[in-house]
Formats: sequence, structure tokens, C-alpha cells
Amino acid sequence: MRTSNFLIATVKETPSDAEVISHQLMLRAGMIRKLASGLYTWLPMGLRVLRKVEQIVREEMNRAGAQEVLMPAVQPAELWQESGRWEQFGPEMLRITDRHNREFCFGPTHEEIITDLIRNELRSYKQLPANFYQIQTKFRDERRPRFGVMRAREFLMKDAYSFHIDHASLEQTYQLMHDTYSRIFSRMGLNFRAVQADTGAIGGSGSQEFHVLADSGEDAIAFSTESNYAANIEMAEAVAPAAECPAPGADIQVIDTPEQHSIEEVSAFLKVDASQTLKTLLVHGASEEGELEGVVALVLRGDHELNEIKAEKLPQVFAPLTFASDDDIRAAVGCNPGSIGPVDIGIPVIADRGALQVADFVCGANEDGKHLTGVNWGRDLPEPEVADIRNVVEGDPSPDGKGTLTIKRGIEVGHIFQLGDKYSQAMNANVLDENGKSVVMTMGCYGIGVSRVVAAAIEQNHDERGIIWPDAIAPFQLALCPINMQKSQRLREAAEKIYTELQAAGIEVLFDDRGERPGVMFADMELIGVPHRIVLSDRGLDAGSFEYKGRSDAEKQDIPLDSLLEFIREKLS
RNA sequence: CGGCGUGUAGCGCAGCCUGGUAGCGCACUUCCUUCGGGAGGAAGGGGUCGGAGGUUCGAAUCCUCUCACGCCGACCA
Repeated sequence: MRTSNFLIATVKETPSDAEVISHQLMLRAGMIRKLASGLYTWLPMGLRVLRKVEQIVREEMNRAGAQEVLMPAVQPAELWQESGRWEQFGPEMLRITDRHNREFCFGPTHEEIITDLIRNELRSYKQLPANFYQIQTKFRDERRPRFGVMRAREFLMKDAYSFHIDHASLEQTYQLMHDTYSRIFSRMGLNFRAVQADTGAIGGSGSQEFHVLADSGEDAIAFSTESNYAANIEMAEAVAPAAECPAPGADIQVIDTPEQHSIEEVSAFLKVDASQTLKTLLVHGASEEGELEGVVALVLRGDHELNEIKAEKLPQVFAPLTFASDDDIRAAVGCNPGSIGPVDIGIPVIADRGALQVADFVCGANEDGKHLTGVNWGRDLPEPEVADIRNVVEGDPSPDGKGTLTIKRGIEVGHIFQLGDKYSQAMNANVLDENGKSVVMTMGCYGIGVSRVVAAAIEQNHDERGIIWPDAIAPFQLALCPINMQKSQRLREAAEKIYTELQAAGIEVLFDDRGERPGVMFADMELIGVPHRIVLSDRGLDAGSFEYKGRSDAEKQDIPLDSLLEFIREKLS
């Protein structure tokens, strides 16, 4: 490709609304442009990368025996009503009405559509297992789109759905997809990890996420120092400490704590460590039928954080989890937030395991401006119901009993689920088994955020000059930069000849024939992140050499011209 | 959804407080010089100042409404 025939839309200045490095570099390198919040146009440069990612995904899915399909982006409401998700999905689903006043949505995912297809097409266990995938545009009306294509509303996703006669078969395919995903991200040259994950809105039993490790990642991941345990922090179990709770050593006292509300303020005021305090959070409760009912107190050690995912799964807690308003709090316990405590609170109390290990603790007195000190479970208030409702922290014991946990950040680029029969049951997706009996199919689903992978790759591979693409997903493999070609017929001819040869050798060359000054060419090619660069000059021709520099090399090197093809082939292999 | 902020040329911004000719840098066009790390000079083109309404002799500037975009938050006991 010649730059004269390819949009090089690089910009020097960083657009003011780009927060993370990948977003800034994608804009500056001329890969994407924003159309509206969470909506991006892919320019030729960006699209080449997107297509490369797509192609690797496609090749590996095909290799794993999955079959490609393409389903509509716009989906009829009826199917979603059948699965029960039309009501469940909430405002993230973009709903549309056609001219006949029929309801549709712009698909945020495709379980309903594939299940509908398969129940009509598959009749026999002999056709199972089967795995279908597509690479297609999704729309999720994110409450806050941000970070460019990393969390966009419209995005490109590879989604696959597998169908099985039983759970054992599902597990086989699930494992195959796990291995396939590992191959995919390895081929892309990314540093990634598979971690245990929550199943979220999609539902089902087991699931794992694939994370690209990067400090800017939105997810926290807990790793064991001693084993291969890794889990999203949403999921990582905070195991109960082995030690018994110490015996009470102090008497309970009421202390005036005027204007001291947060744990930080109270612990500083009373000169005790935050871990010696307990915080009490009020959330909306649920009846046995799951209806909204009353409020529930969640008690945590002062220095711990509530894990909303875990809390939401408690039967007493209303899902989705919502915090009680100040008015609700006053009505329930008679004081303002900042002075709540579990003693004589008069509503159900659920304590985190960690909170139960604290003796002589400090907590709110359920009276404005007052806290209690020297409080002990069992003595001053009944032993509460106990649950794991906090986020693990660095140094916690690993749930598998081996080593302790460290926390790193990651960008979720893939997610695999064992769905079970959630959709097949609701939508009557059955086949006949070998006894001629109708059985509900078991399903798995497997997603990769194709457009997000592009951003994640940049987060992990960049420097102060721009992007450093891994070879496998670079928009071009090689930049060919002749210096002052417009002034030297000899150089022009040499450059054209080399360009032709490289192309004939199947190498993706970006030939910079714009006649720009060297500084401009180099800056652009480095910003764009082309992994390999050849510089041609009259000086080099005189010496019978060309200059080579890898994108992340410290030094350039002069190489004899007659070994150019050989040298480049070596570099690209 | 709540709080805060920002909308002025393709991009980055100033001007607004204190109303009176719409500016700067980058980018773009033409010419000259320059030519191995985002060149210098000269001359140019490009604006419904987000939109609507109001106040005023006069509004980018003041007021009201509205739209868009962004940041933070949705952990506070």
C-alpha cells in the first residue's frame, strides 16, 4: 500500500476528551473517529487491525470445529419475551419500534436468536455437539461509555453458542473453547490470563474470563502467589481466617463523635485502626418471593469493601442491589448515615466473615453523633448471620489454600460460559436422544470483544512515541521510507523496485511515497506502530545498504541491499 | 441516574468576568528556500461562537430554556 493512496490521518495533538492511552493513540494514529458517545467510525488504518484480530479469531474458531453464521443485529421482541429477558434486561437494551408498531431491539447478545434457529434446525442427538459463531456488531446502551472502543456502545463481538446432549459434552467443548481462546490471545502476542468469573446477566453455571493484563484495566483480578488460582475480584472468595476471634477485653461504651461520619474520620478521631471498626451498610431487602421488602444491614470490617456481586446473591438482599436512601435509613434505624451500627439495630444483620473476627470493635450507636467502643459479638449483641460479602484484598489467603493473593488489573477481552439449559429450557430447544425421547439441549456460550482487543493490545504495547503492534495484528508489517525520493530518480527507482519485490514476497508494506521530510515519516510510522521499518537513501545506495529498525529496537542497523528480502523474511518469521 | 464541567475553523485553545471589527497555534492551499527526527518565510482559504428564546441601540460575552459531549460518583454509614 502506498501512503499516497491510503488515509494517513495522524494528528499531533491529543484530543482533549480521550482519557486512556489506547483511546488517545487510536485517535492520534488515525484509526478511529468518534461519531457520538460510544459510537466510532473505523478509518482504514484502524479497520486493518480490526480485520486482523477478526481473522485470527475466525481461523481458530474454524480450527476448533465451530461453524460461522451471521445473525441479524435487529431482533424481534417476541423471542426475548419468550426467554423472559425482555423485561429483565433493563435500559442497556436499545429498543426500537418499526412502522407497524412492532417492537424490536438492537441485539446486545444473541442467545435467543441462536436458540430459536437451532430448535428449528436440529432434531437429533446425532447432530450434536454443534458450535456456531458469528463476528457481528452488538449494541449495549452503556450507562457511561468511555475509553473509546474499550467501552463503546456499539462494538464488534465474536459470539459462539454450543449445543449438547448432556453436560459432559458441554464440558468438553467448554474446555476446547478455553484452549482455543488461549491460542487466539497467544497468537495476538498478548499477555493474558484466564480467571474464574461471575456469570452476570447471561446466566448459567461455570464461567471464565480472559483478561489482558494492563494497569488501566477496569477489572481487578486476584492471583495466588503459590498456585495458578486466578479469579475476578467479583468472584474471589474471602476465606475465613483460621484464628478464633479474640476474647473481649474491654467494656462497651458510648462515645460522643460529633460530625464524625466516615470510617476514616471515626478511626482518626478515636485513634484506632480502621480494622478495629465495623461499618454497617443498609441495602434494600427481599422477601422470600424476591420482592422488595424492608432494609437489611450488612456489616464489614472498617477497612474492607463490600462486594456487591456477592451481596446481591444473598436471598435476603434485593437484586439488583441498591443502597437504602437517607430517608430509608432514618425510618429504619432512627439516625443518619454515619452513625449506624449492628447493636440493637432492629433489622436483619448479615456480617462478613472478617467482621466476626474483631473483638472490642468500634461501630455506630444508631444515634446521631455517637459511636460505641469495646463492642463484642455474642456478649453485646447476638452472633449475626455470616456470609462472604467483601472484596478480597492483597495478602488474603488464596481460596485454594495455597499461598496468598495479589491483585492486578485486567481488561476483559473474552468470556466463556457453561449456560446449561437456561435458554433451551425456556425456549423449548429439544432433540430426540437415542431412545427417541425428547431432551432439552445443554448450551455453552463464548464471547470475544473483537474491537476491545484492539484497544487492549495498545494498552499493553505502546511507548511515548506511539503504538507498538505485535506483528500478528499490525496494520502493516513493514514501513518503507525513502528519503528525498522526489529529488533522486535513482532512489525512486530503487524504492519502487524494492516495494514491488516485498509485495511479491507477500509482505504487507506501507510505502511512504508522500515525499514528506524524514522526521514526519518516522514520527507517523512510529505513532501508527508499524513493527518494522526500512529507510532508503542516496547515501545508502552509494554504500550498497539500507537501514533497518524494529519499532522497539534501540538502534538502527545498516544491512547490505542485496540481502534485503532474506533479512526481512528472517525478521518477520 | 446524581454531581461537576465543557461546547468559539478539521484539531488544540484564548476571548466571556467588565456587551461594541471573532482571534492564536497546528492542519489545509499557492510560491520561495530547506531536506536524516514532526523545517523557515511570504501570501491565502476556512466560523449559523451547540440550538432556541429573551434583555439591549448593539450579544460569543448578560438571562432563561434546551441539546450534545466529557469527567467524577453511584462504597455512605
